[in-house]
Amino acid sequence: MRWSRYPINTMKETPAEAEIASHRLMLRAGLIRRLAAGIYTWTPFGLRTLRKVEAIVREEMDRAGAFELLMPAVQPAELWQESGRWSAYGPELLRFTDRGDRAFVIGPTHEEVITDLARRELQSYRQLPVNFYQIQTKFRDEIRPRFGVMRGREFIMKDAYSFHIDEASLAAGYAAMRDAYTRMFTRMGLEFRAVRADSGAIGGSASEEFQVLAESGEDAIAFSDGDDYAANLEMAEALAPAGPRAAAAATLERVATPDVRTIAALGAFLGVPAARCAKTLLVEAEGGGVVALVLRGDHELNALKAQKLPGVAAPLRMASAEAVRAATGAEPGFVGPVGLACPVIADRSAALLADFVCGANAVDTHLTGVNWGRDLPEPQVADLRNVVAGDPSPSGRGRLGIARGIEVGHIFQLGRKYSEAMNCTVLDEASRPTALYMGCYGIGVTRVVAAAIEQNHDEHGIIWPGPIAPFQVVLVPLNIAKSQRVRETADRLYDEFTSAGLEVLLDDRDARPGAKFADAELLGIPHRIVIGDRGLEAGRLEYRQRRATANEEFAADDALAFIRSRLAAR
RNA sequence: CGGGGCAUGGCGCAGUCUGGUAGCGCAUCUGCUUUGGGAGCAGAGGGUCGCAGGUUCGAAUCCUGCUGCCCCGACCA
Repeated sequence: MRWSRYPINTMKETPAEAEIASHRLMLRAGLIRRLAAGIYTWTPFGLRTLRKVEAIVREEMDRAGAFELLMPAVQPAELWQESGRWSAYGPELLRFTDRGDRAFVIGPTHEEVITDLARRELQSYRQLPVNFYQIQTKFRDEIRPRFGVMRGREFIMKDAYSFHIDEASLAAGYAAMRDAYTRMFTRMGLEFRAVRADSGAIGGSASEEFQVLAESGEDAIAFSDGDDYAANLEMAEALAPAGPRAAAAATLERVATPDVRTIAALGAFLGVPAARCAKTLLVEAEGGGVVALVLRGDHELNALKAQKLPGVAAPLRMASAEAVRAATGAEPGFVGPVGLACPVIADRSAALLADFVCGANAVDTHLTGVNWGRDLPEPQVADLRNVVAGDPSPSGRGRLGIARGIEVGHIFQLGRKYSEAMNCTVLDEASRPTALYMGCYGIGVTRVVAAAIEQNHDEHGIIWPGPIAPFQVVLVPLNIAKSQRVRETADRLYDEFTSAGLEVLLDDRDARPGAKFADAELLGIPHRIVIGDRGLEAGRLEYRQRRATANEEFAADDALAFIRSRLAAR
């Protein structure tokens, strides 16, 4: 591609709305342009990378034996009413009516449509297992779209749905998709982890997220340094500290703590570390009333774990200030587990505290030297907290570290939720109708592009991993207007490389060297060759890998062989 | 949903408080010079100042309404 004829506009200045690196760079390098909130045009340049991601996804899905199809973006409301999600999905589902006042949605996902197709097309267990996928535009009316295509409203997703006669077959199909995903993201040159996840609103049992590791990621993930255990932070189990509880040594005392309402203030006021304090959170109980959750002062409540406990209302809601007063007789800030009438559930770590500090259920008062079993009943014990870095891994090997990630893929074993709701059955070997087991497998294709940039950039611009780079090589001839020799060499290399099947961008603009270098770095093309009179005097050209900090010289006559060796190197 | 903020040329902004008919940088176009890290000079084009009302001799500026967009928050013991 000749730059002078290519419709690409780079920006020196950053549009005000862009907060994170990938969004900024995608705008500056001209990959995307905003049309409305969370809705973007992909320019020819940006589309090159998007298509590469799609191609890798397509190849690996095909290799795994899945069949590509294409479903409608617009779906009739009846299907959503049938599955129950018409009422369950909420305002993220964009609904509208046609001229005949019939209700439709723009699909945020396609379980209903594929299940409808499957119940019509699949009649026999002999047709199973089968996996259908599509690469298609979705729409989710996000409350707060942000970060460009990272969290857009309209986006491209690869979604796949598999159908099985039994759970064993589903597990095998799920494992095949897990392998396919691992191959895809590896081929794209991304650093990622497959992490255990909550299957959430979609339902079903087993579920893993594929997270591209990046500092700016929205999700926290916990991973072991001893094996390949990785889990979404909210899913990672916090084990009990090793060893028994220390024996009670202190006596119970009431201390005045005027206006000391937080763990931080309490620790400072009494000179006690947060890990020796117990914080007591009152949450709403199932069917009214409250439940007290007790955590160590240095730990955070995990809402997901808490709301799964019997007796605790789901979704988790903190008790109102009035409810706190009613249950404890004290203001929020002075709540403790001693003498409470409501159920008390302690985190595993909190249950091992001895001689601890907690609220006294009286304003401006705390208790010190508190001990379970002596000063109050032994509590019900549960895993209630988020893991922290350094915790032992639930896998039993190694310790946990916390990293941030961007969710680019999610695979689920759905089970029979949709097939039962929508009567999707086949005849089994005994000629009996049986509901199918389903798996679903998504990849945010547009988000992958943003995540790749988020993980691979520097202060100058994008650094594309080779397999998804829009071009492999950028040729930068200098002083093109004056130097015929430079011009001819550049044209020769361009023709030679292009004929050899390389994707080459030739910067044939009559621009100054600084501008060309800056643009080449902004665009992030992995391999750069500079053609200048200075080097050509000696028959030499300059090469620089986008991540490198120094130039490498090579003979102009061996250009093709040279660049091939560098392309093969990574 | 709650709170805050912003809408002025393609992009980034000033001008609004204190009303007088719109300006700066980048980008774009023309010419000359320049060519190894975002060039210089000279010139040019491009804006019904988000929309609708109102006040006024006069509104980007003041008032009212609307729309769009951005940011923050949704664990406190």
